[in-house]
Amino acid sequence: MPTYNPKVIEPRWQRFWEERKTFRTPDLSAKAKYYILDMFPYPSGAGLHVGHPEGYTATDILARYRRMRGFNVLHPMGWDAFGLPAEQYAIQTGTHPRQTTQANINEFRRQIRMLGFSYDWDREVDTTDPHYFKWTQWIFLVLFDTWYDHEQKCGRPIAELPIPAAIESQGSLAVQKYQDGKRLAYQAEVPVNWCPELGTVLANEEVIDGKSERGGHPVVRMPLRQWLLRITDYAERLLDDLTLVDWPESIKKMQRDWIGKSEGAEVDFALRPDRSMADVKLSPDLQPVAFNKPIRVFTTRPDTLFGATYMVLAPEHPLVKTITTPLKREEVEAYVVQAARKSDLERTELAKKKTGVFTGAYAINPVNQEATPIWIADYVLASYGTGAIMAVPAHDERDFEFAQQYRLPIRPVVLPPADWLAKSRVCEIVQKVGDGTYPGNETLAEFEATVVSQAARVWTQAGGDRVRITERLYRMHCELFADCFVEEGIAFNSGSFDGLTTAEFKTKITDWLEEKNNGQKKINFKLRDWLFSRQRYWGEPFPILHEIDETGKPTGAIRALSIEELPLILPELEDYKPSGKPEPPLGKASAWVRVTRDGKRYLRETNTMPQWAGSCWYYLRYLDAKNDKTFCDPGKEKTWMPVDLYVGGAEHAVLHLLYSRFWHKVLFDRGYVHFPEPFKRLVNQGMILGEMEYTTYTRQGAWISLPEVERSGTEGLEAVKLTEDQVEKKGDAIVLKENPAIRIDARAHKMSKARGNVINPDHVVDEYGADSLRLYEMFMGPLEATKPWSMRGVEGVYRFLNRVWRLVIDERAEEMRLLDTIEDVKPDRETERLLHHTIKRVTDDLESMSFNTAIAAMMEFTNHLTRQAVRPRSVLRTFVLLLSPFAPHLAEELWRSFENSETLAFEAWPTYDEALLKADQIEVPVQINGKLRGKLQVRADIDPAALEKAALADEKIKALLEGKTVRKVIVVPGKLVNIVVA
RNA sequence: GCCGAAGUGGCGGAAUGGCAGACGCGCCGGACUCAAAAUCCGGUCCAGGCAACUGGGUGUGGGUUCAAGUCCCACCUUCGGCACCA
Repeated sequence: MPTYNPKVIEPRWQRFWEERKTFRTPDLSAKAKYYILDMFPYPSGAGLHVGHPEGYTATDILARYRRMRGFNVLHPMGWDAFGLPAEQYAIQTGTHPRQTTQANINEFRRQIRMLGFSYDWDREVDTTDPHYFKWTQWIFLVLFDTWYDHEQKCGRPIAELPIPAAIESQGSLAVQKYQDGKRLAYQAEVPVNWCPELGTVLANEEVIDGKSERGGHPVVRMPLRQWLLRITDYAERLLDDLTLVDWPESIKKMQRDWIGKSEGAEVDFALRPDRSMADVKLSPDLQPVAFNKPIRVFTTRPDTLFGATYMVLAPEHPLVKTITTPLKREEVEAYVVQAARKSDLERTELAKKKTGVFTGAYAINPVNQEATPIWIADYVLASYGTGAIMAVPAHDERDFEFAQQYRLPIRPVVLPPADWLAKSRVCEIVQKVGDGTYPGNETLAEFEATVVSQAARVWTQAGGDRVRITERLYRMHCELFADCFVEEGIAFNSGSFDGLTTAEFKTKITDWLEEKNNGQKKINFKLRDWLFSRQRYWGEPFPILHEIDETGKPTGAIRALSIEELPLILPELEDYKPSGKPEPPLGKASAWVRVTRDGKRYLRETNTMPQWAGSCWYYLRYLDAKNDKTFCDPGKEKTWMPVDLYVGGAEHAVLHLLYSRFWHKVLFDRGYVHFPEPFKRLVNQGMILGEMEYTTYTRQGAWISLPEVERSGTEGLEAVKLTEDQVEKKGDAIVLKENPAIRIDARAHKMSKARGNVINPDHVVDEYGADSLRLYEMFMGPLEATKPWSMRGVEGVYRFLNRVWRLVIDERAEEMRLLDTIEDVKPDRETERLLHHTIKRVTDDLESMSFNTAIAAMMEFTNHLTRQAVRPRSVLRTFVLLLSPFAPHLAEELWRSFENSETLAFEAWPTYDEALLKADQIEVPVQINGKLRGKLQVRADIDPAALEKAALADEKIKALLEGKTVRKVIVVPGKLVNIVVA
């Protein structure tokens, strides 16, 4: 019985494609190129997850579709295989990460192949393969060999870096150090979260309350020598070139925000020497301070300089120690220590209330020579700008909050526009006072009383105009306004600058500062240089040597390996256990670490690269995956780049995509790639959640309704899972059927092992086949949306595929053969019209990546065909081609049953005839005042005048129009008639 | 707190400003069967009515328009991202 059996036909076609290399992509082709790329997976031990095939299916459908449209399609797959889990497994079991990784890759490859994707497997890459990471190391050397020329806005070879004469004269070591300081890959001491217990450095988000997220071990912040990449040099271009790519606006915005460009000025505040000097004299143990060194602040609002009432330094600011007066020393030091103990997260997220300490020192505001008290507070970050700010509490939320906390003066210098003033609570009170509707004094709060009495004083001066009264109150008592005004306005209290708009003021004051040598224009970025080294084993080793002297001490000189020495392969280790010291495990490979070159002794760099490294450039290696001479042949690069469509999860919106773009730009500057951006178009697939879950809670067997659970938490409650038919919808709440007073929680959750709601693709394929899995993943909803899984939905598309099968194949026959109802006849008018309509819908939907509606269109057409007694062969042939990108195994099987060709993969995509799309007769709705009142059967080509006449002549409409005046008739040809009556 | 996306039947979701709910799931009824499964046919937004039909309906409240799920304003909820960046 030739029933639809995916278990038989799917492996058969997969074998066919593999053996014939159906999807091998030629590098040379007369066809137009199309590079369609998936974000390659990290092959975890858990195996494929149904989230992976979502994007892979979408790209595969498009790849197959493009091939049929005559494109030379590049569609590759590979493995992002370095990573921590394999290493942790090695620590526990002693199994080499390579083994674990290989096993995981094999499993992932098996699972991906079982889904019938049309990848060119000859191009497979694996980031842990020395043939691959040789070139990752090589790109690192390119970064190492590049400095950024800010004048030409271009990365250039280090040999072209101009060396100042003063350096030159100090000899070659000085020159080398100067160059090292300019390279895109450089070393620096940076504070990291070190967890001795786990023997590793942790990312900020892995540290909670100063303890490791896993295990709760103490974490210390300590400076460590690290490799960094100077991505900040490229900040401006990473920002600007976003205009060159077709990405979702939301992702572009996230990247822009991450880069965080802000324009403003740096301003120097001189220290006031007087009182502190006196203090210094009083305590002989203290060294006198260099008071000629000013405090430099960064501000985006130099126009508010006259409103600066205090200054704040970050606790880590280098001047804190020197400026603090002896009287304040103890308090300040305690605060600094306390701040240092807090992790970055604690300092931001948890610190709702601002804290700070006065240093006792004052600085001089350059615009008005006012003495300004200097505080330290951890709401100012050492890592941004200059680590110091001028505080303008009247026009900055944070300063406003801090000033209120410590009762510091608030001086307004920017007058808000009238509408802002009019919306304020103060204006409301003024209004009431004016209207005489304000209640008696006894009910007034202190603030209201102040407003009322102050308003009275300026009432006549302002001519009774309420907004002007409010304005006067703002000038005198801006602290009465609950909201701090942070937008642009007109300057006042600002000496000769009064009356200027914010924009004018900024330009003028910046010029003035520059003239007086007190500051200059400055652009700052939030983006930090990229911390590129990890103290791990399972990563790419750095191709770098550190020179040591006779005593074994580093001289500070570093040397890059030559390309002939690449790849630098990881040494074998006995054990991968952490040493308890912040030293990378590679340090244990003593024979590997010690190297002699040209009579000099070196130690190898023992840090390894982060997981991002391999994924930063894999899309280039696919173009020339087996080349041992270069990372990618320039001709091939020119042929294929940029990537036409890149599909992957939104979790990579910032880091991966930003890092890749950065590397690509460096390669571009150095002439290795021809286009400044790697990914022309980007689409993010949404997350797939687990099946819908209905949960209620009980306490000692008694149901607890959801609102109560939300109020008091789940402490002491027992969660009970319910089935779909135990619950029902009541209003907009889901309640328990047996007790509708109990509201329950109904939602789909993220799939996770812990929750036990993970769907395994193997099981789905085993039960329904790969075509059903593919089709269901696409039918669930829009690609970009987050959507819950439903096994019943899989069954639905499985039934559809069965229906398609039975449309063609005679299930009652002994052999595979076509149904007798399939004949070589011309389709009837309606079938032909529907076929062309379906071709149009599927084609349009593929172009817009609306896979769900394309499938719906094919289902509709199938439903039509099922009802037909005779099925023209030509129609089925075309339909199978339409279906083939979605359900390729089934389509190939059916294709073979009525065509001689071996595969349909390169058949021409069906086209439609516009003329055949139109029906002869159409139904046109007739509305009266926008309400549907009747329907008209008319010829499709009816002209508007005739349509209007027909509508007015309709019996039903005529009856409804009885005694009414027709004001207007709107006729939308072929669409509707709307009669407007009085 | 800020930014972004989204709120449509019992569920997933469709609808260039023009008939809301395509398609699928589920459910109800029927055919086939000794029976069941599978399959096929019909029905299925809500309320009223035997029915033809009538009224209401796209998170809430306003507005624009001959016409609003769609456009504008305000708000509510959910999800995702960011987190004192001066």
